[in-house]
Amino acid sequence: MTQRIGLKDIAGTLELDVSTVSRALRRDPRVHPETAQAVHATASALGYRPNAAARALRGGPTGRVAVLLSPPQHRFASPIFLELLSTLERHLRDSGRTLTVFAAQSRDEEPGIIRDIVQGRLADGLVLGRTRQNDERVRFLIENGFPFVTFGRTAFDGEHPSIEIDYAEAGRIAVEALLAARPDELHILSAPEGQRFADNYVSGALLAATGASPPVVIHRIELTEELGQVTASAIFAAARPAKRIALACIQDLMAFGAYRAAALAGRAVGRDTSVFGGQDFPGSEHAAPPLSTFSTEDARVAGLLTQAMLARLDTPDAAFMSETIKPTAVLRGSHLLAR
Amino acid sequence: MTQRIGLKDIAGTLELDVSTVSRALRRDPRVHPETAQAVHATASALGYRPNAAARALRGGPTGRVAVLLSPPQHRFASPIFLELLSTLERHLRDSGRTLTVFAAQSRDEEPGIIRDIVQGRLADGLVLGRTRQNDERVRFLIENGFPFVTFGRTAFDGEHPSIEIDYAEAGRIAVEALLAARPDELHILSAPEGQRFADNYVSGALLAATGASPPVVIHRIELTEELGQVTASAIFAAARPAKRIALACIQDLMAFGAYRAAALAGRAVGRDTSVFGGQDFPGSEHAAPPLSTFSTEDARVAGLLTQAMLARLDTPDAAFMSETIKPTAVLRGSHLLAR
DNA sequence: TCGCGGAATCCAAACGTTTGTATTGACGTT
DNA sequence: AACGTCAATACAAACGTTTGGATTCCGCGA
Repeated sequence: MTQRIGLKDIAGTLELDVSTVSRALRRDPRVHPETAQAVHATASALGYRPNAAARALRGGPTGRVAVLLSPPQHRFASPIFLELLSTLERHLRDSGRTLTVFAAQSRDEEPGIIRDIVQGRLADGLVLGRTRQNDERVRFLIENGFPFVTFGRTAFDGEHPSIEIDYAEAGRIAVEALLAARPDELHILSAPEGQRFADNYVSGALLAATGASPPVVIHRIELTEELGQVTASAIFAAARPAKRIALACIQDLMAFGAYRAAALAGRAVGRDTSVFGGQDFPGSEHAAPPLSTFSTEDARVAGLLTQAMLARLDTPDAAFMSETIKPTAVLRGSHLLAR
Repeated sequence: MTQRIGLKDIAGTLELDVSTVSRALRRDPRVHPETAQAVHATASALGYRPNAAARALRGGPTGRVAVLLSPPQHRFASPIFLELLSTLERHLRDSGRTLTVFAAQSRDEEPGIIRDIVQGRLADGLVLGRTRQNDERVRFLIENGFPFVTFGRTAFDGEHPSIEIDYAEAGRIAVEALLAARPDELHILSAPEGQRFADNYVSGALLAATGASPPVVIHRIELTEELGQVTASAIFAAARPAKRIALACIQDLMAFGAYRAAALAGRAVGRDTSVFGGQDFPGSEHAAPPLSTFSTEDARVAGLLTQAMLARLDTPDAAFMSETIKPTAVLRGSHLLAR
């Protein structure tokens, strides 16, 4: 069993005091360059790794960065999250830090978890998704001066770094594509109200639908295949069979549900029903018909979030990073209707 | 700024010593039942949360459990991993612990990361995926007496808990379904050699293919859509167009690649080409034709892994948990050939 | 009346860092 | 030669918890 090396061991071999060693390692100008040099040498020779617990206790950084997974992000495998976790972890490890994951099971749980993280010093920083316009979580973090980065903007923009996918643009892309086929009804299936990305999707979609458009209906549902199916079924049941129905789904999973509902209702996507998805899941290209969707460059988004978090931690005085990524249309055919 | 509550605060209001409070909270029989009662009351009234750093420093457990994501698990969103992370996190939090994620970027990185975890006391336990028969990582962990659970058995079975998906059964399911349509060639697309699940898949597939069978070819490739496509393209190019080709893919992503290759090669899945996938990705049901695959009850697997890890940590003397989950066939049509 | 056992509680040290302050010693100034 | 300055380092306290051992106080038996 290899013994753990501490400051004491370095100090022992060099006949110095731990405090000197500590300062040397943190590049305190008060230690003689030569001494510092020696300390660094023996530290790496002995394989010294700072004790995170002791640091945290003392009030220093914990060397940990937290990611809070919001429900139902964890119920399905949205392609971006493992990408984010992986990218973030790699860079954290490069800077001697560690990645901690928290997964709220419901929205109610989140404030408690965040309080624990902040007050319990469970991490030095936090990556927060699913923002709301007036996000209490964000307010709390700002009030407590806790470093964090959001995935999605908030009303507190300018007071924290954020990376956002332009969901208004996504809504526009979907609706424009769908309207080109001249449907009789347009339905927008978005996530529950209050969530920034979902609200933006709706407003972008509505904006694109203004003017000489068919009637538009907004549906706010959780992001699951199941609910996509249920909702689409209700839509189909309420319409005359001859009606040409267009569905703008904020996410491919929902669109898959709509596919299933269409099959059950004797409808056919591409003929009397058109569907637009979102996020470009792995199977969407091969769906029947191939699912039109938008794509969001997961790797780039993950990279930006990571960069924003590290910048926030390493150079606290720097300006807050803030980027918006535009989704790109992936037109595959499911947005079309037979003439 | 809410102040953090510590033992001191409880001790203060009750006019007790912190040590008594500490013992009371840990249900030490030495404290008077009445006192203990009062301590618990004020503790929850004040919202006391133990300081993990202090505990860890004291030499106790770190309160952290690590998950090591092996490449390329993180390059695509295999549905099971977020499920695992989420389930694990919930139970860890219930027991006052925290989840730490490590993501190796390549297999070479793994031993170093594991060494850090073990020797740096970065966690109390580890969940390890992608086992090999004679896994050096597992050997190292056993030698160092570090608690861990594997996803997939090893040659050291009996010396550590493990949860396994029966990939031999999965291979059997795929090949049996494919052979029923009497293809002229059978190809097995599995992950690189050495990985337990991939080897099991191949052996199960081969076993099911013994006897009056068409020629069988094994392909060992990484689990990506890209490589599935490349491999399938090569297979198609090498065969006469009239040949009826069956592809057993260990995972749906690969199968998607095969779909694409078939389209490019002027073949049609369900006519002259049959495909079987694995893991039942969200879009597979809606593929054209619907992808036959096997399904693995992600939630149950995640639950068992979690349970095994917690058992290992909380009751170190208990027998090691060891479970095998059988995949179930999901026959949707892509495994068929036109007569 | 004294001492003893035991229950309940308190005291103090320890974990590995960080950091404010004290100490040392060399050097330059007067 | 005495003194102040400054660089370099040492000392010690603190973070919140756990735990071995000391202390207090009670009732009881001798």
